[in-house]
Amino acid sequence: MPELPEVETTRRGLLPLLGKAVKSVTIRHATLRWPIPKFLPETLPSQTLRGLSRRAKYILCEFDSGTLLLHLGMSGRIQLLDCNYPPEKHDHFDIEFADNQVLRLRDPRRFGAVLWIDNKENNHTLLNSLGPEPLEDGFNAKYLHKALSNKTLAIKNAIMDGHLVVGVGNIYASESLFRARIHPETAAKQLTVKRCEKLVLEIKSTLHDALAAGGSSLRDFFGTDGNPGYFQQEYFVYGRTDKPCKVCAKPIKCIRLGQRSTFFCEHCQKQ
DNA sequence: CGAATCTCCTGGAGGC
DNA sequence: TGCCTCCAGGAGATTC
Repeated sequence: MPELPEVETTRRGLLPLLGKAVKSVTIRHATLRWPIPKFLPETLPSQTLRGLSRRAKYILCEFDSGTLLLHLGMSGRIQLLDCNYPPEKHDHFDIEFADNQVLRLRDPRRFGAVLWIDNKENNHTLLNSLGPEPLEDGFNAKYLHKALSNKTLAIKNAIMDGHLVVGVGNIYASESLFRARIHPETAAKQLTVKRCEKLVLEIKSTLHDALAAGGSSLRDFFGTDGNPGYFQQEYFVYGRTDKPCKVCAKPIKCIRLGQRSTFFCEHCQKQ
């Protein structure tokens, strides 16, 4: 389940492709979250990859005439392989480069996306209304407190809303709230500036830690051995229902919040 | 407008 | 061993 650190790790793994020209594009299964544009196999060959950036969980591949947007959904994964490496069942999309390396997208559940933004458009509706990046300075206590001031929903749902802040998925939402000692059902508007400060800090450090762990598993992530190489981060609460809290040893609780499993410690986290 | 719910999809786990 | 049911989850679309 790629969250922001996995997406950023994926982006970094693609950097060796910078400056290379596309030889061919193969679409095997076009129906992801949205259809993969049919014209890509026509228009992308001979274009050079000029830039690789990230916004939220989108990877932006800048080519000569536009930008390819990649999203991994929840089961998506990108590998760099030799073009002779045979595609498997859920390998839906390939970009083969002039040096015979292929960027291959695998996505069993097909929640991911491959989209195209023409140079003539200077934005994309998907990117227009996104909140600040969690690791950048724009995401701070003052911003968060103001953004939450009129929200009655649970804080956990609030921080998972990409309009408020991007890149905080279900795992890191529970983890960050535990680290900040905030009960996930706390009404968003009730958080004091002080608690917003703590939450911002813990969201940043949780993501930062995961990113640091991701750097070391880069080779696995892009390996050809089928090992997804996701982080083997030790979680405080995520997936630890009934197991002892690592701080107070009382059992971790699991509830449904916004249709999502939510893990927390009743004793350590207060409303 | 905010908030809650629905939806896409497949693999894996658990029950019988 | 096989079939059924349930669950996981990002985030836009839909409904209230």
